[in-house]
Amino acid sequence: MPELPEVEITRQSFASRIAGARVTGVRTGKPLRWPLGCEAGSLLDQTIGEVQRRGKYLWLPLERGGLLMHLGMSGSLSFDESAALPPAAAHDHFDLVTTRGGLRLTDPRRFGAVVWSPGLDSGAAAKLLAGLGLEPFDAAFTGAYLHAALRRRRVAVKQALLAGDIVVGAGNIYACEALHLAGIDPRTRSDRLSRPRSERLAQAVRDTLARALALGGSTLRDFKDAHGMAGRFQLQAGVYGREGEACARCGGRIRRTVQGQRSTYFCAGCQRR
DNA sequence: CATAGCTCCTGACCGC
DNA sequence: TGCGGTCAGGAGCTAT
Repeated sequence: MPELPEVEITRQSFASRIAGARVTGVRTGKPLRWPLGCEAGSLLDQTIGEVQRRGKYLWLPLERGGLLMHLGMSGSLSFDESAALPPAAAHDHFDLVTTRGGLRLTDPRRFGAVVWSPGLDSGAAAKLLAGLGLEPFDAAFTGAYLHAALRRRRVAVKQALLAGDIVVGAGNIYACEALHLAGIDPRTRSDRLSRPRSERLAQAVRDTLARALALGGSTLRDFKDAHGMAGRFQLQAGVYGREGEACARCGGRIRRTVQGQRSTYFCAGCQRR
């Protein structure tokens, strides 16, 4: 599932290659989560700027506005520098053909999106990005900040991480992994987390995401970057997908529970309330 | 306001 | 081999 590391790796894999290219063609497939929000033809002849990331969104600037893209749960972007993209397959739902190659969104489950917006800070993009929490690598994302934010809620700490309005980027896999790294039971009420444990959690979120980035992300079913490379993080996951196994750190039993209709994996031995 | 639940979609997997 | 049921989950939306 594309979380921050996968989205960032995707960005890095094509941003510099597409920058400066001019749009020469657009093809849309089946509907994605939201309509494109403009006539596809209006994108033609515009030059692409530097692709940016905010949370799990990518922003592809054009001369007039830009495209806000999200990979949903099963989406991936590929960038093909050859003259033409291969024929679109069943799950290829958006192509941007440019003078430097073709960018293609493939998304079997179609929870992803490509939305035109007049700017990153206006229109559709502003609306979608409003309420996003801090970037995990922002200097402002400190233990003190996290502690203060968690104190305002009573949900389980894992739910608070997943909500994305305190800190962005950690989805189900990395939220589980960060809590394991920090030694915190995911069911702990967020307003009961002490300041020192909040410090540890903030650090664990950063470390987990940084490590995943270094390992090329996680490839559970089908994530690949725009070069078609698979990630390796999942091979080193401490708890995710390891129900019944022994914890590599303490030897305790890894358990699975459900929070907010999602699987939570945690070690019953070294993750404390 | 905070929180819980619903919803979109389809491939993978499981038991029979 | 086929088939129905279940699960996976990002995150906006709605209801409470």
